[in-house]
Amino acid sequence: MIRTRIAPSPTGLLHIGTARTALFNYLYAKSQGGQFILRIEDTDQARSTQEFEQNIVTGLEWLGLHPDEGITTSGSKGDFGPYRQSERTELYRPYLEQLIVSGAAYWDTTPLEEIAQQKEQAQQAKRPFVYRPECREQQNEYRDGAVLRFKVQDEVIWFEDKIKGKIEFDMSLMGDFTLSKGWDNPLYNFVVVIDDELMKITHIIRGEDHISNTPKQIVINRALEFSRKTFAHLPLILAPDRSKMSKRHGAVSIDQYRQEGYLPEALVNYFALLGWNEGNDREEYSLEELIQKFTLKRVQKSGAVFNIDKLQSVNASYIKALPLEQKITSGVQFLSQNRYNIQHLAQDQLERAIDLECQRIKTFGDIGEGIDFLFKDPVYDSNILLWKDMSISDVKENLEWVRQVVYNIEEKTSKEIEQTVKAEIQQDNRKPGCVLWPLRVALSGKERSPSPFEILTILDKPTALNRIDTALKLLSER
RNA sequence: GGCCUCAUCGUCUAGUCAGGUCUAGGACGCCAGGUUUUCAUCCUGGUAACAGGGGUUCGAAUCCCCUUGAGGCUACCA
Repeated sequence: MIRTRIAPSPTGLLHIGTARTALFNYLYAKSQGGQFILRIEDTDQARSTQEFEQNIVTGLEWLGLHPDEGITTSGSKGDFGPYRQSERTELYRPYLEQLIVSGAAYWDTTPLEEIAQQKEQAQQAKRPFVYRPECREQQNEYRDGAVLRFKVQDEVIWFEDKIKGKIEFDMSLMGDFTLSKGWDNPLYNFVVVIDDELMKITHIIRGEDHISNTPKQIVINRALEFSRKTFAHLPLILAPDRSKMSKRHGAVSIDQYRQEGYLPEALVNYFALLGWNEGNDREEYSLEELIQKFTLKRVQKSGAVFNIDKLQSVNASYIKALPLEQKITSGVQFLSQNRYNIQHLAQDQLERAIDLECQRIKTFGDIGEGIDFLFKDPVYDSNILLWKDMSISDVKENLEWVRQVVYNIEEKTSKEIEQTVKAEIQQDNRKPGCVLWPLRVALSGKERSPSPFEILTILDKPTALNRIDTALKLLSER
C-alpha cells in the first residue's frame, strides 16, 4: 500500500507551497490507490499555534485534499496516531536509546560558542568545516545540557529521486548533526524518520529545499534498520524574481486566495500545472481527472514562477463554468461581504445580476464593483453621458425619446428588449450609439458596464425611468 | 565559500529518455483585427525562446564536456 504524507508546521497560515506539495502527495497516493496522511509537525512549541493548525487543516480540506488519516476538521483519525508530534514525545525516546546503544549516536556537551568559533576559524582558513568532536569516540553518558549527535561515517550516500534522478552526497563533508536536545527535545531530522516509519509512509514527496536533509534521514533510517523510503523532491514555487516565495512577494497563504474569491478547483488546477503536465496541450483538469493522469515521472525538474495573471485567467473560466446556483451562492456571499445593499433587489433580479457579472469578473472578490449601480443610485459626471461628439441638446433629445420607449416596454428578457428597442431606433431613423450610450450611462452611471438591455431586465421600470429623468436633469443644469 | 539541484518565448510549458517529421507547438500576458452603444466576454491573427562555447554525428533543442547563469541547503528551526 502506497502511503504519502504532508507534514506542515503550524507556524503560519497554510502556504501555497505547502498546499501544492500536499496536492502532489494526494495525487500520487490516490493515483496508486494509496493513502494520504496529514501529520502536524509542532515540535517547535514556541512558534506553533492552534490557530495555524486549524487554518492548515481547514485550508487543505477546502481545496478538496481530504486526508485518509491524521488531523482533520472532525478530529484525529487513523491507526498510527497520534498525528501531532507534540503528542508523540514518549515514542521517540526508545529510538534515541537504540542509537546510543548501537554506537550510532553520542552525547555532546561542547558549548555552542566553541563550535561557532571552530567554524569561523575553518572558514578563515578557507577550509570546509566538518564538525567531528573527540567525544564522538568516547563511551559517554547524558549530562545536563548535552545534545545527542549522529556519528556520521565517511561514505557516499545516494538515493534515486523519483523526480530528479540519482543524487549523491559525500558524507565525509558533513559534520555530526544533532538528533535531540537532551532526552525530551528530539529534532526535526530524527523525528521525521521515526514518524514516517511508524506511520508506514512509503513515499516522501516534498519540496526540493529538503534535498540536503535527505542523506541525514537516510543514515538515521538505516541505523534504526527501518524500511527504505522512496523520495521525490518537487521543484519550488518561485516569486517573479525567481527567489523562494515569501510574504514580501504578496499573497502566499491559501486563506488570502479564498478570501479574494478564488475557487478551490481553479487553485488545484493551476497548482497541478505548475510543475506537472500530461505531456500534451491539455490544461483543464478536475481533481478527479488529475488523479487519473498524474505520474511523478512527468513532474518538472526546475522551479516554476507563480504567475497571478494565469491564475486569474484560470479562475475566471472556472467562474464562468459554474452552475447558476453556485454562482448565486458565492455571488450573494461576496456581495454581502463587500457590504453591498443587496436587499434592495428582488431575489430574481439579484440572481440575474450575479449571473451577468460572472461573465466579467476574475475573482468573486471583484463582484460588486461593476454592478454597484444596481444597489444604489449612481453618482456620476454628466460629461460621460455624451457619446463621441454629441451635443448636450442631442443627448437630451435622444434620452427623452428613449424614455418613452422604455416606458412602453413589456418584454422581460434582455434579447427581447434589445429587439424591441433596436426596432424602434431603426424605425425612427436614429443612430444606435446616440441612443444606447446615453441610455446605458443614465442607467449605470458608468462608462463601462453591461448593456442597457441587460440592465433593464434587472432594474424595475420606475427606477429605470427615474434614472433617465435624473440624467435629463443633470444635463439641464449644465 | 562548501555541498546539492536546475537551464526552450516575459511567465507556465510541449518536444529531450528511444537525434531527422521542429522554418520549435499550446496557454497566460501583450499587440492588431472582428463582433458590440462602451468595457468585459467571445472569435481571428500577430509578437516572442532552444544561455554561451566546444565536441560526437551525414544530421543536435535533443547525446557528451566545459563555461556562464539561476535557485536551494549550509541551526542545539521545521
